Amino acid sequence: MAQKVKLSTIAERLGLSTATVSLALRDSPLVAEATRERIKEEARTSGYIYNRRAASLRTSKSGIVGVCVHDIMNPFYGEILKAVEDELDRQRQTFVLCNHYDDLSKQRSFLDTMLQLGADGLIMSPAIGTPASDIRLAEDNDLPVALIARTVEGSGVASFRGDDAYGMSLVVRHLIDEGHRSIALVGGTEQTSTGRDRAQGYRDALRQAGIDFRPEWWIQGPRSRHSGFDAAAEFLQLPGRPDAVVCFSDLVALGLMYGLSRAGVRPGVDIAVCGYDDIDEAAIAMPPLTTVANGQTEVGQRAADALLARLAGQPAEERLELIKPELRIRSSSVLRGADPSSPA
Amino acid sequence: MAQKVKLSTIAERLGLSTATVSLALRDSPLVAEATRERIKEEARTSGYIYNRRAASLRTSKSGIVGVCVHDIMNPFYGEILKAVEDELDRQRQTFVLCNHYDDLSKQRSFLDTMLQLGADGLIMSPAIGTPASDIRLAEDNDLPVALIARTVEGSGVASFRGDDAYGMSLVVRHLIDEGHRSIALVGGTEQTSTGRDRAQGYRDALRQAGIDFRPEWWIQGPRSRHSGFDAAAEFLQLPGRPDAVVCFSDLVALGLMYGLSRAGVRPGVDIAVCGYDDIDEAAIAMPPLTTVANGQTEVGQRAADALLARLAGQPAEERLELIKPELRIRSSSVLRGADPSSPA
DNA sequence: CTGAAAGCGCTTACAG
DNA sequence: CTGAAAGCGCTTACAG
Repeated sequence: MAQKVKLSTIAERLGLSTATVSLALRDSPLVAEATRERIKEEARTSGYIYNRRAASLRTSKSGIVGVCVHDIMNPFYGEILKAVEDELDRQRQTFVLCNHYDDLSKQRSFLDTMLQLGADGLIMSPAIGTPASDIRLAEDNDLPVALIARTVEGSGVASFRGDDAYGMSLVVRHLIDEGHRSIALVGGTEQTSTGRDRAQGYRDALRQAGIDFRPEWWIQGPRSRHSGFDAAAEFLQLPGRPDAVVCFSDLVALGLMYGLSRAGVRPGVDIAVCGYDDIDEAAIAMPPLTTVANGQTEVGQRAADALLARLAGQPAEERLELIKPELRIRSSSVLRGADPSSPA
Repeated sequence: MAQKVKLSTIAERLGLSTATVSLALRDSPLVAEATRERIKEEARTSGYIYNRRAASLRTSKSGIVGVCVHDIMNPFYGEILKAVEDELDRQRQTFVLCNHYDDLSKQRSFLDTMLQLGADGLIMSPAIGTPASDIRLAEDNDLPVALIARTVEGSGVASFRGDDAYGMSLVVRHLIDEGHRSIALVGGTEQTSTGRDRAQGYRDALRQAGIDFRPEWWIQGPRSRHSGFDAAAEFLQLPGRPDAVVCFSDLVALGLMYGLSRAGVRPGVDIAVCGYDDIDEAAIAMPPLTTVANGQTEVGQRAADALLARLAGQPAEERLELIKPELRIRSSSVLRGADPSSPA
């Protein structure tokens, strides 16, 4: 590679000062049109590369937004991130992604990295057990945070997520309306706000229908397709086997349906199955999966907008924005004696 | 937020120079043990945050590696990235992710960002139509590149991917061994090296078995679960409908199986279906999917290792490393008259 | 409309 | 083992 071209190289070649060149490249009206053109032309032909680190050191704006979630491979987060990405792109912010896999130290080290790089903001779905102090550390160091999907009490920042308790109560009520009285819950955990809220909605709906909650009918843990698949065996051995099951997420439901089919139990025929999230795959699954649309896109957009507002100077405020979920009834929950492969 | 603590703050408080503090924090043996301890203690209690931009401006090392692929949501890339992430984590490199969605300008703008941030290296699965000059631009500006999954001729850098032509010929031969003579190919495109190579393997295997390649039996395009689902309708109307189908990827195959089931055609019973990639889901799918393990983890590891070697000073070299794929036979391709829901 | 100069927060020879 | 000083490549008042 040839000699590196910097602002001063251009300035020298054109007989100008670096100040003028700097202003021109950022389209300042302070610089005469003709001068600006000469400068831009020179920058283009010389292969000049703007050094953002230097600029950022001076301005303490980096143009970087960090995004940290449990696992990007999970379509639930994927759909949120797509929305976040679109919003941030529009503001020409670079976004840096990280999976924490619910490992606090991994999340913490990402947080440190963002602090060290002088990121402008952070969007995160906090790992299980995230202390409010971690979030305040960021805020105290001029790194505004917006939370998605999960909440951390005492963090002092805004959170955006679906109304999980309400959404889950919708599905369970739907199953009750379909005539089911013995309904299991597969997946989730007490350790996340999402898990707690969804379980709460499940309990609420049962209670309202005068059905007792049976703790052994909540198979805790599964949160992925694979663990949903594995849970099928456990489910099939449940005492007084339930004739309906609602899952913590679509991924768990899809895995569970694979597992049940493998064991010869046909979802949508022998047993009613519901998911949660309404990921893209739910509608085309076999059978098409009844689920709850949880507004991932809206969550992503609102979180990104809120963060951008913070970057623009809006003060921090602890609040929770719940996006209203919607029930999507498909054939997995509406039992027929018919051939499961017939059109829905 | 209180006064910002920097190196000089610590130096002042302790009556030392910034040079000593800087060395101590990076564990230089030049600094006396006792001094080093005092310095680290002060850094800890004062909430000092290391400014990587400043350091990077001085050293021109950023500790950042950029990773750019078509779409992280695709489990195929997910598995590669997981391996890359593990390798880079070990070297304490921060990695910055980007989806290009095969949009050249999006990829180019990411490349510019990496250049501006002074990234240390780049791992990419180039977007369709990526000119070799884009990659040389990076290389010419001290940004070493390693390519995964796809190749760009004339780029002058190393590429890592599965041996797609060979792998595809394995599955097709397997179908032929199972007695099939009319085998369709669903998905992929001539525009990527992956698409071309997999189609080539399909053609090769047919030819070797003395079967004519019928262009109308290659349904080009689909590369996602959803488009695989949509392709089912098209497939079912193919002239002289084939009794076996091999797909560009597992995702396409899984979507196609949903679509076929929806239409009452049972994969693994009425028709043989194969995928490619052996993603995690393939083994638990219903029916379990015959596919080709394409060594995603190995691709990711080798690419990351090669990049790290480049960072350590190894010169660039245009070469292609092909990872040997392996056939994984499951029940989707072995037809039985039996109930498809019986154990595999 | 343009320029001279200071400074962002580090690291790195170079001295001692 | 520790310090004084220069410099990485920008931007930003401040002058003119």
